[in-house]
Formats: sequence, structure tokens, C-alpha cells
Amino acid sequence: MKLQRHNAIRELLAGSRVTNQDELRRKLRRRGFAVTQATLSRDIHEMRLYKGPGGYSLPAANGHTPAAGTGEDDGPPSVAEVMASFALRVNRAMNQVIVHTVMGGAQPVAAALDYEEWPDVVGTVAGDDTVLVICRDPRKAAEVESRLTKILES
Amino acid sequence: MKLQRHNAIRELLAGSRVTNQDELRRKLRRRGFAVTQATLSRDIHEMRLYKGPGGYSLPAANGHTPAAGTGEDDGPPSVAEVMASFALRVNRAMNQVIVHTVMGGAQPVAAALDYEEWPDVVGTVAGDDTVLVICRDPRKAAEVESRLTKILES
DNA sequence: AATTTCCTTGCATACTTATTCACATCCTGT
DNA sequence: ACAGGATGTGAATAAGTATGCAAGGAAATT
Repeated sequence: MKLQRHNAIRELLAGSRVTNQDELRRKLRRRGFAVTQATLSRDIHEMRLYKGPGGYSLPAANGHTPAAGTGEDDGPPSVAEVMASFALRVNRAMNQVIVHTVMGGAQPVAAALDYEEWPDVVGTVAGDDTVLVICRDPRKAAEVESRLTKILES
Repeated sequence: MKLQRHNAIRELLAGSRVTNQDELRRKLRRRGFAVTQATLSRDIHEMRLYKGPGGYSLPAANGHTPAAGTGEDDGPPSVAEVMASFALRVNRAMNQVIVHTVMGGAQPVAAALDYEEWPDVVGTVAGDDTVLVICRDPRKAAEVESRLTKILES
């Protein structure tokens, strides 16, 4: 339940302004997540969100990438890292997997996918906030989808 | 006096970690600025600082997005509006719908489609003059195509 | 099955930050 | 010099956030 809630929070923050935890609580309740402020405080901490003049924001929206904050700097960022920073949602249609990200997050995610050269992935196309991942066939796409989803929810 | 204090705060934040306003108060006092927490709260607001997992940080240091923070306008334009302005042609292939637009028109069209969250649309990717709309399956794509075509021809 | 262990959560409350109010200071035009 | 109006500040306090603790539940172990 917690993981879905975290994703719901990411989507909410990407789409609307959230000034405080009680407002977040009310918005989540409308989406079916009924939790208390205490839980949200812990969620926010775990998700490493930032709070600024415009309310809460995702770590990536500030350039406050977890990597930048925590030292390690060699080699390009892994798919897992960029997904954690930018990805909001993963969907699939036929042999394609669609990754929605925060604004500007699509390029880094696609770059990481390209770099890792997953065997089932034929290619990627990135816009501003959407990555299109072309897979060999629907079956492979399903695998890629579940792998990405797992990363997103970890 | 306030201005020097603001600069001192900036320097402090650039050089060390500050996790709360009372810590900031003590560090400033060592530099000769004796003020209360209330004043620092106001300073932080005026300077539009962010607070995150690592304490306070400067807005400049992180490429903070002005779009997200500022300005409420009256909602994004509808698909119908942007289609009327930019779209030239609508085609379909398998589960994908391709919208050709005038140069530079793809982004706005994709943004509007994303915003309206059509249920059959899994995602969109926009280049300069082409929007690729990924649908759940060929049937849904046909529906989306006809809907877009209808808009285009109205 | 029973027990243990680990995780998640709500409640109550401690801690941190924002705001209200009152007052002092410094302009500015009379 | 004085009245009126900004602006900056501290003290008190309201508003918002984090956390210790215990309860409940799921999964693993005995």
C-alpha cells in the first residue's frame, strides 16, 4: 500500500501544488488513500522531497538529485537512479512501454536505458516528460514493464 | 543590515549544512548577526530558499523551475484549441496515432493531450512537428484517430 | 499452530517554522 | 520640526512537521 501511495504522491506533486501535509492528506484521501499526517511526514522523508516557496517538490525538480547530494560520482547514472529521480508512472501498449516522468526527466531516463542496453529494448524515444521504449515484442515489453515498475516501486 | 545578513546566509549555506533555523541563528551570531528565529523565518521566505533532506539550500544552486513556482493562469488550453491552431494531419499505424503539426506545434498538442488524460491514450511523445500518440491497442487508436480527425475538421 | 520478527501505521506530543501584534526606526513631504 | 507611512524587528503564539511508542498484521521460523 505504501508504494502505491508514494506513486500517488509523486503524481499529485507533478500535477498540482501542495503546500502542507494536511493538504496532501486531503488530496490523497480523494484518491482513496486515507492516512494521517504522521504517515505523510514519514513518506516525505523517505521520498526525500523538498519543500520550497511553491510547496513540496520532487527531488529532480530542483536539480537535487540524490546522487548529487550523496557523493558518488563515477559513471553515468543507472536506470534505477534516474527512475527514482524522475519517473512517475509506467504503462504498456503492445510492444511499447511508456514511462511518464516529471518535466525534463525523459531525456535522462532514455539515456540511462540506452546506456544499459537491455537486450529486449530495441530503442527509446524521449520527449520532455515521456519516454517511449520500443521492445522486440509484446511479451518482452511486458517484462520490461514489470522490471521498470519494480524499480519505480522500490 | 538585512542585506548583509542575507548574503551571510547564502555564504553559510554554500559552505556548510544547516538543518534548522535555530542552528542558522547560532552560526550567524558567531558572524556577528544577532537576530531571532522569527527574523530568519522571514529571511528564508524572502530568499526563497528550499529545505530538503540535506537542510536548507539556495534556489540558484539547483536550477529551480520558475514555471512550477510562479504564476497561476486559467488552466491549460484544450486539445480542441491547440489542434485548431497547430494540427495539419492525423494518421494511424497499429496502436499509434500520428499528428502532424506546423513547426513547433507538436509540444503544445502533446501537452494538451497529456493534460486531458484520455483513457485510451497511454502516452505521447512530441518532436518538433510530429506527435506520436500511443494507444492501448489498434481499436482504441482508431477511436482516438477519429476523434482527433473530427476535431481537426470542425 | 504458535512464536518470533519485521513493517507499517495512528496517537500523542516534542520540535520546528510562520505569523500576529506591538513597537522602534527611518524616510518624505508639509 | 512634525505627521504619516513605509520597513524591520522581537516576543508570543499559532501552524505545521517529526518522532517515541504501542498496536496490528504479514511473513518467516520453530
